[in-house]
Amino acid sequence: MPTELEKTYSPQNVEDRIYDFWMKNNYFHAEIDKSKKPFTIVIPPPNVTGQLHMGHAFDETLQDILIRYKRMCGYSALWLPGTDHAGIATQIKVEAELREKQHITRYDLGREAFLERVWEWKEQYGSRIINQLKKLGSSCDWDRERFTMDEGCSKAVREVFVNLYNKGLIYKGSRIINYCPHCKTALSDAEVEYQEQSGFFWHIRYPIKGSEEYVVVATTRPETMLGDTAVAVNPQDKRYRRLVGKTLILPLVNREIPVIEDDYVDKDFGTGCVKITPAHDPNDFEVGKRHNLEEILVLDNEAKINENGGKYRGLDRYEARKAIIEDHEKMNLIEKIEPHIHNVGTCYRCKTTVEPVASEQWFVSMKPLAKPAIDAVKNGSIKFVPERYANSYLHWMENIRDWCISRQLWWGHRIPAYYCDACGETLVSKEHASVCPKCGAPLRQDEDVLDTWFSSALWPFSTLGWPEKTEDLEYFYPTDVLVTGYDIIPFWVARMIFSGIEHTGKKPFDTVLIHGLIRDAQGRKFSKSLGNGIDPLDIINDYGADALRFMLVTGNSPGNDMRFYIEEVLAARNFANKIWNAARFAKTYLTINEISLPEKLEIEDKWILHEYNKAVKEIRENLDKFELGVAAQKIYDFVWDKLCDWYIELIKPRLFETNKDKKTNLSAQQVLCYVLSNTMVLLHPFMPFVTEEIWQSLPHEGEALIISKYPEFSEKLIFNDAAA
RNA sequence: GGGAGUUUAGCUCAGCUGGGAGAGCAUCUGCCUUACAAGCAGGGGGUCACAGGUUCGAGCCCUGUAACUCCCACCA
Repeated sequence: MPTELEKTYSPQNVEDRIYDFWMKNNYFHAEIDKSKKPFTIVIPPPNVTGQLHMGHAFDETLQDILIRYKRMCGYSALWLPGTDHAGIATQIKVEAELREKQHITRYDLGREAFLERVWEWKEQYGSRIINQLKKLGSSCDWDRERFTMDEGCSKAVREVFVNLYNKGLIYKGSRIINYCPHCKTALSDAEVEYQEQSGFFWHIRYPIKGSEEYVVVATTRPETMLGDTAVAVNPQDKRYRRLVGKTLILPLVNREIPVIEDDYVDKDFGTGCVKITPAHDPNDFEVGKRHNLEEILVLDNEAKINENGGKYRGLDRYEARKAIIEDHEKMNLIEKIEPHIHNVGTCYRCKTTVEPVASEQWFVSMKPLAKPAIDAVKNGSIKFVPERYANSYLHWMENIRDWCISRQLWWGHRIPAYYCDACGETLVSKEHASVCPKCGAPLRQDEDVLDTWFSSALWPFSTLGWPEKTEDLEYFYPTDVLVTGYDIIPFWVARMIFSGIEHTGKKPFDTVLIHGLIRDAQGRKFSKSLGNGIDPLDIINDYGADALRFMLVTGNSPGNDMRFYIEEVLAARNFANKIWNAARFAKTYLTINEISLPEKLEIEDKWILHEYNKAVKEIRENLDKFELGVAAQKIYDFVWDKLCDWYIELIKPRLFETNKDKKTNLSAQQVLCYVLSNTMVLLHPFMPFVTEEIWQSLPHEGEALIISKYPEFSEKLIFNDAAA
């Protein structure tokens, strides 16, 4: 500890040393202590191969403030850290590296060798994000760090899968799923983002068999007509009643398809005649089921036309679209072409337009699981902060459809289903199985892996040891607060809630604290393609973690987006320096070496103590209701305005008088030291580094600020003006 | 087609069981005063989107309007 404080605060000289000090003394570790109440936060696990971005920095800062606050309030506060294997994201990265460095695909390596490569990658980069979290000052219990694919979490995944399967809540079936041709896998509905795109509405003539007549259907995706197996009209539509039951000749492939009637058709939209492609459209799929229509798949796994597409085979879906239109034009089968704006689903990872495709996949049956998860929020057992996000949660849950959980990837939890090709048996098992229990033939495990979010959904309890009945689980679960952005309520929050209730019988957390997004100075999202990213680590290097943290949490209210302004970082940096200099000033005049209050207080002493107590009250109240931004503002005002601009200025004459009246000099020292030291405690959750450094350099009781007691609001220290 | 959010000082944002209109940055004036120029003292700047309503009193509650943003939704 330097005895002389520098004139300006240099976080570079302090932060790593202080963090090491905390680590060495194990202050982040949460013990099971029955005499204390537990307070638990599980971290939203960042992608194991990812890098810290501003969104993480914000999310982690909020959690660290809460956990430090609660730790200082005497809770056994556990902040459980970990990382996510991030199925698609990670696999894509490794595949990209293979392509660039060795010009090979994962298929060239084979499954086993490829997975080895991903594990190597994970070992290489997995610690990066963890170290970056530490730079921020995150007081996670690193002894408990977890990974979604570690042994325990994987065991929990298999347990859940098998349990749900046995309850009939996981099933395998053929449905229309969203298929990403770039990632080459199925996606869940939540993983599809809709974008408005301008396209065309092609009106195409389908000739009626044995007639010169034709019907006109309108479509936005002409390439799918290769898979048409009917044309449907509305039963109420008088225009087309005479056509029902007639046979059409599907141009291009000369397939004979019937005209059917179905209520699904809106007679006022398009031409009132709808081409039915059961294998490539969710509605058509349902119509097909009702009318026993054949499902003809026309795209392969790269979204190229397959063998069912006749002469178009091998063409990319858009090339095929173009060719098909041209061919129809040649045959004079285009009635008209209208510009059309429609919503197109895209992959949330790679933004490729997804293709609806009929496919055999695994699903979680959502309706029975959603019910209790809806109730838990409706009856207030789980609270959203701010409350309005409960609405989006409820809306999503109430309209939920079955969750497609299988992914055609290699990196992830392999589906614990085994097939016997000899007798057709399907076995779903927690343990690896190699022999068919029925016929003894060798078993073949399902090739697919589970959606990444399947394991994330179990995170609050799998990380505490579930399905074992561990002491950790008993003590720390349910967790208290979950802190995350509004953008992953459907992906993650909703799934944790129903999973927690279903598998542990308890809600996974009491409160969901939702925050907004950090945007750039123009209000745009940070994104790689815009190149507008700001690396939080650069900010930390230049201005200190405390400044970054304070900036992120100031002037922000729960659930709202905020813009990142470097000017605000500077303001926060200046604030750290302000406190630093207040301490530096105090040290210059301090002759005492312990903390105590004098018996006789001057009026300004009473005033500052009163203000301090007011600040404690207000800050605690705001922290308790998750208004961290307001709490930060309150402490800023107290420190800068009340303590520095007024109190310190007021007591200068007393401090400077060394001879005449030692008593007022001494009492000023005592009060200043008392207030300053206690202010560090108040401020510590927000700016942990600078406060710890200052606290230790002043007279103090105890070994470290991080574990000192957060001040309670105390009546006896109220000094009102009348009394003074 | 539904739902939500936002609209307060030049900029970014706080504020709200209804009674003082605020902060940071920017700007202007004067200060290198022995903690801090990353600072100090002081100043200017706002019909709190618009129109109605409730109230003794409204940025805050109610009704409507407008603009921007986001989420959800299978209309081919």
